[in-house]
Amino acid sequence: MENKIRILLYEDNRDLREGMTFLLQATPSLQLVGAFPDTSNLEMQIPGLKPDVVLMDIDMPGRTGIDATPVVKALRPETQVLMVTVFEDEDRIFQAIRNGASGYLLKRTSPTEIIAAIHDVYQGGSPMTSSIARRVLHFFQQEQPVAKSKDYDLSPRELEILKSLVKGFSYKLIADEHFISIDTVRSHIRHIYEKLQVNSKTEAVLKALKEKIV
Amino acid sequence: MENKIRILLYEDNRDLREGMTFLLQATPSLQLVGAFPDTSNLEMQIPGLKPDVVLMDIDMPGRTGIDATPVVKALRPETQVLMVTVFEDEDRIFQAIRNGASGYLLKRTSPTEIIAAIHDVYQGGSPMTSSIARRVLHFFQQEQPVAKSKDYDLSPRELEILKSLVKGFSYKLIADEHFISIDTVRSHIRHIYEKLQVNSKTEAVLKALKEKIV
DNA sequence: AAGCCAATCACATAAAGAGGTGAAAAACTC
DNA sequence: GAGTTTTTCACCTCTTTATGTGATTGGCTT
Repeated sequence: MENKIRILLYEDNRDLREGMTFLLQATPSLQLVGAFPDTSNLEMQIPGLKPDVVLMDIDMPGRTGIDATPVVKALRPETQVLMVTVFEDEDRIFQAIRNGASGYLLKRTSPTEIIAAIHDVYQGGSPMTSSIARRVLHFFQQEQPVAKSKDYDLSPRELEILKSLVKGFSYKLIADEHFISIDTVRSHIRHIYEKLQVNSKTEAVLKALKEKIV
Repeated sequence: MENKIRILLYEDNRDLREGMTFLLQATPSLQLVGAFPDTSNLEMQIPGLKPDVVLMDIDMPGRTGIDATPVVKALRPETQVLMVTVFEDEDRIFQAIRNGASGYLLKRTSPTEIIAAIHDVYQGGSPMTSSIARRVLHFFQQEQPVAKSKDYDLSPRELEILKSLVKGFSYKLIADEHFISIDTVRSHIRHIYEKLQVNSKTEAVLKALKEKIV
């Protein structure tokens, strides 16, 4: 392997940072290009050091790893961010992922596994422990059982009009959009209201959104 | 270990089913309680066989593994469903997870890993390959970068009024709700419209929802 | 063929909402 | 303590929406 994976490390705990530094430097396939206790110079370091993989702690003084992650992805989208942290709560996991992290390891992960995870994330995987994965899946499953949204029996045309309502259009705009008269729009909307059991535009829009009719 | 993990297998391909059957029976910590080529008798088998873990193929004649999964979870929520399949597309992965699957393995996974995954899922983990995990993360990341929602600088009172708008209330109702006159409501709403740069109730509500201002 | 429903349009009235202008008391800021 | 913002209210005008009633056309069903 001629090209080493370029690693950048952010970790505020000195012992951990030095331990990781040692581990990474001892691995021939990796090249540690920097190790810092905070992300205050992130905007310089990412473009300058061009890391392939950033190991990011979450709890750091100043900007947290959660907040730093989207900045990394904005500065250099091809850089993979691997969270390495002690936090196992769904909230932080979720935020990190939403912000662009590609993997999530716990600090108690063994050195061997950390090295493996780095290769993994570099090759397009998303390493995470199966307990983290379970928490991630949890998010999807939390969302309402999706049940089949009640069928309000809207006609195709009515559905189109409803979609336009949800775009925030006025009657006039909807009429123009569909090349029909305002009175026709009114007529459709009357029927929609009856079927949805509402009596204002806002209620119809809210119901359409909440029940995913559109 | 006195209690073996009870396994139920659904797999339409005969060779694969028999191969898996052999593998599972050869593992002392597991007890195979059934192996079927389709899910037509799912409603009888789940309550009858009380599996701890169901290995579920996706592509089966009749009801697919995707459709069978929520039925399993409904019949016996404590049963863990592990998808074992050849499909790696985000759509199927997503559907399986939404329907309650707790893990997702590819058929090319080694026997050792499959056995490990069964124990893993039984103990509350969510085994999946890191490439599957990457696809799962992808869903989260597709959603808008969340950035910090723009600050429209609404005053506390304006925010309350906006919340009422989002409940679908009329001016009159909002006035009653907050013990203020309709004219005051109008006044607040005018300011809200200015700040949000909209000019109708529906637009305000949509913007509030979309940008998570409320 | 008769009947039903979807889609179109019209006219009319009443209620709700949008926009202009002004203003006063209270709270907050500098 | 002077100036700004927030919250409250009023009145007036115009537009948009909501609702009633009715009617025509074309497609689908029985």
